[in-house]
Amino acid sequence: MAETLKSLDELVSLCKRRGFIFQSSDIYGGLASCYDYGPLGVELKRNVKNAWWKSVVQMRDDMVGLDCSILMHPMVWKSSGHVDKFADLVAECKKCNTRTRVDHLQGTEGAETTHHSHGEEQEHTDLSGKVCPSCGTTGQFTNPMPFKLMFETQMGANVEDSMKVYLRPETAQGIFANFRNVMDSTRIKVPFGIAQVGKSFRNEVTTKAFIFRTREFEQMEIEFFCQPGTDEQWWEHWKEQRMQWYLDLGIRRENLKFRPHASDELAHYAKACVDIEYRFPFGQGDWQELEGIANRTDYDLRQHQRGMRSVTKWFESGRNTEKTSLVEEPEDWHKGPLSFFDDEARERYIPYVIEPSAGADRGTLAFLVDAYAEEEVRGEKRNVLRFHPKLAPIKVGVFPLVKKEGMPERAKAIYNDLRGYFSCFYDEKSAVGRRYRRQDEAGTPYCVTVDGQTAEDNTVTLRDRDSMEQTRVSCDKLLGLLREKLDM
RNA sequence: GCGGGUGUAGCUCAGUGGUAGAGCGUCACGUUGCCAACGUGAAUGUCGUGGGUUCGAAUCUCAUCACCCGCUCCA
Repeated sequence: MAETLKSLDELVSLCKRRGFIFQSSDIYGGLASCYDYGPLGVELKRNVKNAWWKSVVQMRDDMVGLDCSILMHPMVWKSSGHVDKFADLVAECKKCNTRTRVDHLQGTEGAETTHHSHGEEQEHTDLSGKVCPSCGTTGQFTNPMPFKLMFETQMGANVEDSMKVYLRPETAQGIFANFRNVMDSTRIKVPFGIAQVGKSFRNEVTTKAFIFRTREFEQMEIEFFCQPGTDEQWWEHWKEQRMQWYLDLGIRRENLKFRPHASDELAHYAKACVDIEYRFPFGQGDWQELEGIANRTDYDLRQHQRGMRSVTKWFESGRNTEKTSLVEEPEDWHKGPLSFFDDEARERYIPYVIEPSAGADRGTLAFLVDAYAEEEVRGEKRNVLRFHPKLAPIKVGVFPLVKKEGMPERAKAIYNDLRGYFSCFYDEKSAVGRRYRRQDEAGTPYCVTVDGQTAEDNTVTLRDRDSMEQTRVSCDKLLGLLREKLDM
């Protein structure tokens, strides 16, 4: 009987052995939390991203795509709240060496809360009355130290002129910053959404479990703009759509679930949020987030309207983003530059935003984990990755049964024909059974084998990865049949 | 960041102070006629990295890096 994955180690080993995923900078001993996608991995991950794009952009009338730069104007991150919220102060308890965010510490006397402000004076906050949530000791803290969750770099080669900029911690803000541009250039109308795939960077406190939580990661994000009041129904719509996407690509239903966020868990901008979780085989079979679907309300667009009007202040502060504060929102904010005039409703408003935000690396890992199976065939162990054909790095393996009697030539001709339509792999080395098993471990759904009979009647065998059954197929019908089976 | 564990060939691992090994995989040749076949041969090691102890270190020791498990953290 087929067995699924018990620990991540087996998968990590397979990923390295077969060229899916390598540790970054491996020859230098590795760099924490960074991973590289090898020849098979890059195909798999690209297939995941392409399947997402097809589902949310290509097949929909109400979606368009975008690809923003990773570096943006620093004020983008002031407006979004990341400059403040992503620079928390942390203090370490000298007793138990546990680090805790200063604004999470509770005092013994009174509940005087430390407010978010990030001047140097913060670092001398009196923590003598605070209690360590870990060991209960009072007042044994180090001085608060800033914990920068955004990656910083500088723009400009000349030190004098260079400016501090951030690597984006989410792709979402690039979408909000381009809301106007997309509206003005596409004739699209609310309700509509913008999709983007791209790298983001966060200095996570702890990284975790292979490519699950890394500091450099790739997101697949949608910001869907809708009329206030319709947001809840669109949130439901995307919940269902996104769950169905994972199911359609072959993830087992019992390994997927929704997890609604409790109200005290919601981000400052969110009205509602639900995670799509997958049961990963790390921890104790832990459920972990693949994607979050949040109702961001009109928070972001309103904040950017404030930010747009604060640029002069920023310049006057000497381009010091942390010391710039946003101007107040005017009375008529709903008519601002990022508002939308709804012809049908005859009103102007700031759209509400539903954000389905998925991790491309997490998704790829989930597809790998869910596809993994070990089974016994004739007393031998068979490792197979049962990828959905759309995700399989290689769609078709093409072999000559043996390396003689013109079989390699015929097989190569078929290979050269098929590779124009989908990624194929030609192999003539060692016994054919071994070649089948090699393709099983790469997750290749079909293998085509040229044999002695091919020369007589122009037929080949088509072997199915999952059933291991073979059928004879005429070469003339091969391409059509494969396109049908692979749905490509 | 804390505690525990691990690090030796591409992978899995043996080797506990004295000449670096096995299985699998890879490659070549032969054989082979549909599911990890067989024979012969071959290649592949900064023993994670750097210091120390020692006549001699994969082995002892210190530091460091990376990974795993558990805390902690996770707008």
